[in-house]
Amino acid sequence: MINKDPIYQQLNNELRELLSGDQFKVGDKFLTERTICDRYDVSRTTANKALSNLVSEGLLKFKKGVGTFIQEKPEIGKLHSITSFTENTKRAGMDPTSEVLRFERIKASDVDVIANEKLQIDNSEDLFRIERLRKANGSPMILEDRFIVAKYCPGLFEHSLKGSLYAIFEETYGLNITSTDETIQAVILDDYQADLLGVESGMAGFLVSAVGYIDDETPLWWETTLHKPDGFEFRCKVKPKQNQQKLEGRVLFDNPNHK
Amino acid sequence: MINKDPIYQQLNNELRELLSGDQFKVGDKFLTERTICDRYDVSRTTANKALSNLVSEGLLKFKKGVGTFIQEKPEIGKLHSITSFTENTKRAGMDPTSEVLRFERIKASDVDVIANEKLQIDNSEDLFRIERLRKANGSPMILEDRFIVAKYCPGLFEHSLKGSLYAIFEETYGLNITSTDETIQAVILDDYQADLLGVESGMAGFLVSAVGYIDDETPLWWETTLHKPDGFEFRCKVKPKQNQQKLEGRVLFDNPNHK
DNA sequence: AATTGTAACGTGGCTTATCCACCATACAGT
DNA sequence: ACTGTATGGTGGATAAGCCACGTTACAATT
Repeated sequence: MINKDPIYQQLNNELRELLSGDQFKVGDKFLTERTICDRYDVSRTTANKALSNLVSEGLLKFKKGVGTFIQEKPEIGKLHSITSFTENTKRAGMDPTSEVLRFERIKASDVDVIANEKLQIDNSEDLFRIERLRKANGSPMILEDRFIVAKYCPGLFEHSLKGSLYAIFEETYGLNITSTDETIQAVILDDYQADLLGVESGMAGFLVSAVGYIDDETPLWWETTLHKPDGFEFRCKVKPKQNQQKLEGRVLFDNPNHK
Repeated sequence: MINKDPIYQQLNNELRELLSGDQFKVGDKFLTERTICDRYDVSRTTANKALSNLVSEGLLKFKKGVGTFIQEKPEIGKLHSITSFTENTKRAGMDPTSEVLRFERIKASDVDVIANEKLQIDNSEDLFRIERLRKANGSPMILEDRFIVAKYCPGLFEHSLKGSLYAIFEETYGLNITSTDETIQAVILDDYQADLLGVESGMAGFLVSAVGYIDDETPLWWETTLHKPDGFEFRCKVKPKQNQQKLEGRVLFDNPNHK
């Protein structure tokens, strides 16, 4: 199938993917305009245009007479503001595991009205419900609960859910995940939650609720993730003059900062 | 003084400012390449390059044969992920006020070591400390505490602090504010905080700590803002394929969502 | 008067060519 | 070993030309 996007936008995407791979790291010199001309068979003007787009996104920095340098690695495919639990835990030298507390097919009429609102469905729809407790070295860190519109992925029960749920959506069902919309709240854990996360009742943790969309506006899933108190924080860097924000939520393992 | 940035980057900035003003709204048709050529005396290639940068930032959308349309208004000058309390409160039809609890000049040796770490100063430095309680219609919503490195704005005591502190930094002292770096935590309010915010002890609220920088890497201020429980939330929209995130923290006045 | 078709114009897309200024490197001369 | 200069590689900017797409205006037909 012929891609109808302009060539420079296709080039943008290819360059972002190249950037996000293992071949380059921050500080490295990236491809030059002329190298891109040769490799992708485009004009210098088109190559420069694509590169300058990545410069304005804050990923690259032009140095005239020297080259193009990597300022920041893009995180293509990163669906949430929260860094992947699995990769973050491994990076901390710990073993990430998941305990599936619940995996069932239910009717929309059986769940909270808020889930149906978020998913824009009526009571007759079927949903999958998946509840998991995420652990690092056996210690509970995150309690997550997810409702997925069953009609978009009918055979989901046949999957083990060991790997990435999103990879299953995209690769097995061909779903085009386009965005997520998260709400972040500070809440007090109730007894059930505190018990599962192995903390005392009454502590404060982050509750992140999110809708995931396919094809721009169609809700596919609704999830809530509750983080262990003192086990999580958000960092946000804002550059007002470049209209740039970068938010990162990450699990904390040794509680370096106490208030 | 001559601006040494490339012409297309200066043009980027001017177009972002034009976009963020009152002249255009989302959905409107923006300037064409050829209009920009005429108005700013640049080549078509340079005009197209600048526009395509704003397209890749998600602000504009090109439609070949039709024109260039506004997809999103930039928020230039917005220093934090949090929407301005003053404008948010007014937008909700309420009256925003501030009670200054403390405004004093102190030695760095007299404050928590963490403030000195964040500000990268030693104990002999002078700081201004400003503590305020922000209210909507008289009801406390935010408790904020700020330390400012005195040497960059020596006469700060002479200002009323009724207006924007950041406007004073930039207009009166000529400081070049370049970024902020925030940490967001979920905390339990202590008795002092709960009392000031008019809630019971033991409730969960957001604690946002931030360093503000001038000239890229020099810390100017360190602040902590504690939000009234149930009186605040963050929303974040993520588009993984375009490497885009949009975070907005906002004060809630009528607690529409309860967990 | 309504409909249809076509030409013209305005829009962004892309290429080629040229020349520029900046920076790093290599080499020659001292 | 140091300095100066030439060269090559880098991004910056412009001009010109042509393309495809979409809209609009106008003429022809019914």
